[in-house]
Amino acid sequence: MAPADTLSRTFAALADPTRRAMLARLARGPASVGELAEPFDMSFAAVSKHLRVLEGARLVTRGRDAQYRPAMLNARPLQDASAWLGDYRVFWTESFDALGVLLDDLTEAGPDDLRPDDKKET
Amino acid sequence: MAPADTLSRTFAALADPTRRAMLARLARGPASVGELAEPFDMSFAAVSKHLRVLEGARLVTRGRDAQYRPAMLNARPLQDASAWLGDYRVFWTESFDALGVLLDDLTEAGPDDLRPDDKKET
DNA sequence: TCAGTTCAGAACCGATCGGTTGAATAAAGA
DNA sequence: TCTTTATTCAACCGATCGGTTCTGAACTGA
Repeated sequence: MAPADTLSRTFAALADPTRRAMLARLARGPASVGELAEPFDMSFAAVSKHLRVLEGARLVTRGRDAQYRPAMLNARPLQDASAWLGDYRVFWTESFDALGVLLDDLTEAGPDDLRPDDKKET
Repeated sequence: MAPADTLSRTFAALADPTRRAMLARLARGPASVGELAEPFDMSFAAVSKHLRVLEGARLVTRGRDAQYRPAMLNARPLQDASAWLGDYRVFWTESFDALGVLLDDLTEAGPDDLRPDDKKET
């Protein structure tokens, strides 16, 4: 029912401010559902659902401590996401402006020029 | 209708393999919708919609060249996303294993121990 | 002017999402 | 055993998502 690839699930899990806040909380140490729910005007069940999304993305692992089911951060998927983004790092450093010039050229050129190969190195 | 914060929109836009593939294509230079659609078994309209999502996340900007509306990568939001992930970098380096030990402790401790402070430095 | 190409807009569809409520489960403690 | 606490499950809701098809607009070129 959720055949999405790992990276998609990671990004999808991060695409919600509530879940990001929960991760931020977990960065300070494990927490129970109640603790995680505390800052939010939201039912426990809703928090539990968010937690299950994070779990599905392997971003948190759960334990068991009496009635509590403490959640703990697992940053591995964040590393993978960061690595993916890293491939684009070059675009917000040197070549960024060069690429802008590229589009300017393009908007008054023909479609044959749509792929002008990388002239990044200048 | 889409009051989501910037980071959420960025991650949401990245949470789809089709859109990530489109960004990868755009990393090699601007492209028309037709060019972007070519690798996918999908209607132009669908690709156009994906493009609009990327546009909404400020990940691509559009130009105009005759009938063509070339799309071009804008990596700025990727930089912001990368910066957000960067805050967690520490969790997949030194302290990662220490944190694992932490949870082991926790699963047989009381909820009062749920926040055991960082013992990252071995 | 007319036809062809490229693209976007609108309406629609089933599936998923983020939330609710209310009942069920699991463990602790009296 | 019975109650309390912590959490999940199940059903439901409206909104959004990813895709379709059909229609129309923008632009080129004969």
